[in-house]
Amino acid sequence: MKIEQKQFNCPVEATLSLIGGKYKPLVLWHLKSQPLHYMELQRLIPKATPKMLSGQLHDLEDCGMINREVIPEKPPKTIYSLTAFGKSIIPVLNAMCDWGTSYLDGLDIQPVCCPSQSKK
Amino acid sequence: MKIEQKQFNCPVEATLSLIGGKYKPLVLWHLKSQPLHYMELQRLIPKATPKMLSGQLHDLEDCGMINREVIPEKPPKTIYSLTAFGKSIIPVLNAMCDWGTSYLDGLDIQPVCCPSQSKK
DNA sequence: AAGGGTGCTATCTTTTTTGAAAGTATCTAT
DNA sequence: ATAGATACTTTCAAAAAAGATAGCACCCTT
Repeated sequence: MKIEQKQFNCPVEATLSLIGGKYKPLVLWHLKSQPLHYMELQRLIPKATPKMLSGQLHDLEDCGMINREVIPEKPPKTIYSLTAFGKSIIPVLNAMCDWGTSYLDGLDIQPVCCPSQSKK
Repeated sequence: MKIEQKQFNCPVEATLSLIGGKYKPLVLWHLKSQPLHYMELQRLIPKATPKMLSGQLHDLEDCGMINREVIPEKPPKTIYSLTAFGKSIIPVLNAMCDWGTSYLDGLDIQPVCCPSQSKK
């Protein structure tokens, strides 16, 4: 279903409908610092199956948050990067990261990756 | 599954695991300004079925974000309110709301409710 | 020519989430 | 006595999301 046809009771819901997918925040998070190839993302997010990862990448591309560019090398590679629109959501990711970090701190849980990446 | 047993690759995921439910941001959003009765929430969120709404309220109560208090009136009422922990997530909701608002503005979509509630 | 790397897609199954509809218990107003 | 309000729960069904597994097409190296 296209976003234009959805009804939102709250802008928060619109935000979640774009970045609420299981691995989407993680993909955006990794792309925040630099563009990455498909296999690099796959290695950074090993729990995502290829189907899941490519599905999430398609969704993010369809909603204009990431660019997908094929580089015709010997084995052709694909590079994913944030668009300007994708970059615009970084403050939201930072807010979620900050809150999540202090929450996990209180539980004595360390996230597997992303150590305090919200600092600029 | 309890949150303590989950593994997060990113604090953002921890945040989403608590507030990512379909109506949870909306519930928190409504409770941000004042405590509400069950039926008030039901009227504010008509798309949620009773099962869904009470499920989301249970989840939020279980994770310590909202208080549930039964008031023994003639027809007994229940009042829901944010805990201190629940209030701590308001900045995240505000960031999501701000981003969602400008995103929907660009699409010429007006959310059904919550007009610019992120301002204090 | 056989195996490995890249970047996926296709199928099928399972799990999770959501929804629709009805039921329940108590009290009050008509 | 009947109907309505409050605050849910229960049961069954449907839909959506996620996972497992396999396959493919291309090129390169050995």
